[in-house]
Amino acid sequence: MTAATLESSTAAACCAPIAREPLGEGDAAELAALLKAVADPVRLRLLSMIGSHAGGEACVCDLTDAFDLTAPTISHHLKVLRTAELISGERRGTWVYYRIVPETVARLGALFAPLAEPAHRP
Amino acid sequence: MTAATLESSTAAACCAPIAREPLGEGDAAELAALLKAVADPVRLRLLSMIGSHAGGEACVCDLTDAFDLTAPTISHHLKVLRTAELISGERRGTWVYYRIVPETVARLGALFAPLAEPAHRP
DNA sequence: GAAATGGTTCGATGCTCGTCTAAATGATAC
DNA sequence: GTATCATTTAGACGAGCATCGAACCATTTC
Repeated sequence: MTAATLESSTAAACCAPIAREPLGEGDAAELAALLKAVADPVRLRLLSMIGSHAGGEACVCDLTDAFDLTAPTISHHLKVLRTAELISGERRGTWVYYRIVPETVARLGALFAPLAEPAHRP
Repeated sequence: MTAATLESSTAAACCAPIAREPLGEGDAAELAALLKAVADPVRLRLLSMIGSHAGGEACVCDLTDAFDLTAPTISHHLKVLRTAELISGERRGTWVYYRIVPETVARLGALFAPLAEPAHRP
């Protein structure tokens, strides 16, 4: 699935729009898990750093230096993001490089977009 | 500013505001607090119920009945959403009605939105 | 007023999560 | 093969959070 596919689906089928109809129990749990992965200052900054880094990928060594946290802690946060499929990591030689998964990030954006529209309901 | 904007995004394919530049420590903490308010299955369903309810507002009595939770718990979750300014409550007579605050929700949508509006960029 | 109904606040409890130190794994250089 | 740097895993501790029962405000009705 590409970013374009997701974009075209914001108004229609794919991802459950939060304002069209009440969220089911299962969908809510799944989305909450995804949101929980982003609902942390460190992980938010990590995501932003990786996404804004030149070339679209960032080395763990760069990320670790930017925080006042130990390497295991950063690794833990990266694992949470990876488990949520928000980022993907690849080892090339000594260092591991992380990259953003645009589809998952776009899914978050599409979640609240319908709600933001003023007067989407009569 | 619709499909053309997306087409213009290049190989990085990440045009979400969060990927424009690294998030500051203060902004990250503030956004994480906002996200944490939504990163819960119950609150997500509450938000969806309120947002999809006819007239744009929902009574607490309706919300409480939809869950297998006690009234204090629902009230707690509503308070979290209210503190985050995601919803606003108003008492009319016997019942309390909650309504969505579109500005705050829009902020969430804009964060990860694949179609970043030019006006929102700093 | 007094009673009844709708909502919120107050403590308490059990669980989850972020962080650390210590140890293990992976990869390169000598 | 051994030394060394980079990253992850394992285990443990403390803080925060979701949930509950009970007590507490607000509004209507008698």
